[in-house]
Amino acid sequence: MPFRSQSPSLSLHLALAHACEACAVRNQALCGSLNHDELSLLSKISHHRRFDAGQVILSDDERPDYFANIISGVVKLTKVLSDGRQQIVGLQFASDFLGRPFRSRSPYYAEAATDVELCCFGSKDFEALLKAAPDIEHRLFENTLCELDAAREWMLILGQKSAQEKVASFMLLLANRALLAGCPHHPQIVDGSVRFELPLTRSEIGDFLGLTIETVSRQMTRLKTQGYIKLDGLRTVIINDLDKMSRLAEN
Amino acid sequence: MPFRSQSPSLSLHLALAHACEACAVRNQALCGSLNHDELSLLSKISHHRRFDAGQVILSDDERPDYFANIISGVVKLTKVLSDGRQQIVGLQFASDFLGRPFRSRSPYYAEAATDVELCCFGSKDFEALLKAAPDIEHRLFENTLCELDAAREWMLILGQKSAQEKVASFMLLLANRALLAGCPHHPQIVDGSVRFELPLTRSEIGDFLGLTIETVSRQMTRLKTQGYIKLDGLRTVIINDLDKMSRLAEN
DNA sequence: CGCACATTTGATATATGTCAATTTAGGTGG
DNA sequence: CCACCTAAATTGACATATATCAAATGTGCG
Repeated sequence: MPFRSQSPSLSLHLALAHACEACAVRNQALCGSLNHDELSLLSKISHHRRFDAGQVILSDDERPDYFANIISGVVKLTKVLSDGRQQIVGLQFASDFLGRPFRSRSPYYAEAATDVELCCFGSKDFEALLKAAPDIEHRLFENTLCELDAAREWMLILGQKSAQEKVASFMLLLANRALLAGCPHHPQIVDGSVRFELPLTRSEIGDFLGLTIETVSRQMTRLKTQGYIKLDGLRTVIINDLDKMSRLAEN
Repeated sequence: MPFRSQSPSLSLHLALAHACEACAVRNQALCGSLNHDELSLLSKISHHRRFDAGQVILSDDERPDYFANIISGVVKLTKVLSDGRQQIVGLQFASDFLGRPFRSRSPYYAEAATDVELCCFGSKDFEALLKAAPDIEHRLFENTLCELDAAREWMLILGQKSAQEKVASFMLLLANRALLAGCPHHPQIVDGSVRFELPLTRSEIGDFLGLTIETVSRQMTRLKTQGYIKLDGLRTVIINDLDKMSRLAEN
């Protein structure tokens, strides 16, 4: 059982009646549709938690006792076969929702890919909240529909694309995330080039794309050689030309 | 633009105030949570449609003007790449819901895999219904969560499993469907063996599994040779031992 | 019964996996 | 601040599962 440190700001958080109102991800997250009173309620039932990279947040064999919004960091959802093969079936970023409502066991693992900060709600409180604020359930529903679209998009990538196209598609996924997350007033596209961090190791990228670590590595050097990307250290990627990259990925 | 024949029972259907109450798939479908009055409302806004195998039901480039429940038949959801590669991202059966709420364009094609009968609702009527009957939205939400689970399960299969495991997994998927659809009072498992129809051609199975038609065919003869299945004609499969098959598929 | 199409089977090519050895990155302690 | 140390990533040689191309067979419909 991993140790789960409380956020240092927890007491402050509870002291402020409406701390949720100041939350960094509020306008994108579930609670974005709530009014002042509802936020007050939410502040009371939520608390922050931190997880270090690599820690398991939800296990597929235990009944989860909380739901959460991601405040910062990246969470990977994984499924494993009995012989150890594993597939990343979703990547969740800041403001995304975590947990499987209406089911006693999670159908997958959730694991911190980077250091992660969560805003957690106890299962019971959260279910009560869903009833009290139908807006939230609706928002969660729209959310889920988008995740379903994303999962199906990924099925296309897993089933039909070549290794190079897969890696290119993955880079574009992260580039889009970085652009969405970035402040719109500070353009991050300069001459069609974007810079971002890889939240996953090569091995994890392989687990996401249905490839081995070696194939991922080879495709990355190929993308570099062919002038599609530049690397700055192991984790920082610059896509030189988004359009060219998109064409390569068959998007 | 394919011709869409109206169900011959349409006029009868509308004449009966509560035809939905007698619907064959009602207790499993969306409308299962509705009361007498709500069903009456539903009967008024729904109508049946038939599609022959191969016809496109929803296109990813046009705004869909209706949602539907499947009364009978199998519908495949597909995504295509510009060069023609295509991936089946979902299979929908009797009682399943069809359509993508809250989005003006469908992110995929829906195509009749077999002859199909639908119970359709105009978009506007349906959206109004969602507001009038929150139960329906909730039910649709639970539905969507299950589809998301299924999509992620399929990502595991696409990304990690061998060709043989993929084909075996597909057979098990259909076997489970057949068992669920069948009357529980007439056991369809005899000595652990199940019989069912393939709703897809070999080529479509390939599009589902991320394999070529030849590989699908070879794996099927291999399953036959190894005693996992028997074939009766091209479309009827008998799984000899469900447990053994499950172990092969790594389920 | 014969035709058209789907499926199977065969021979070969190739992308990706596997196994093994190096290299590199980046954190740690002196 | 530098040198070491470990884990991660890269590179290389080779193996193999699946794709590709081509031909033969089978199925079910008219």
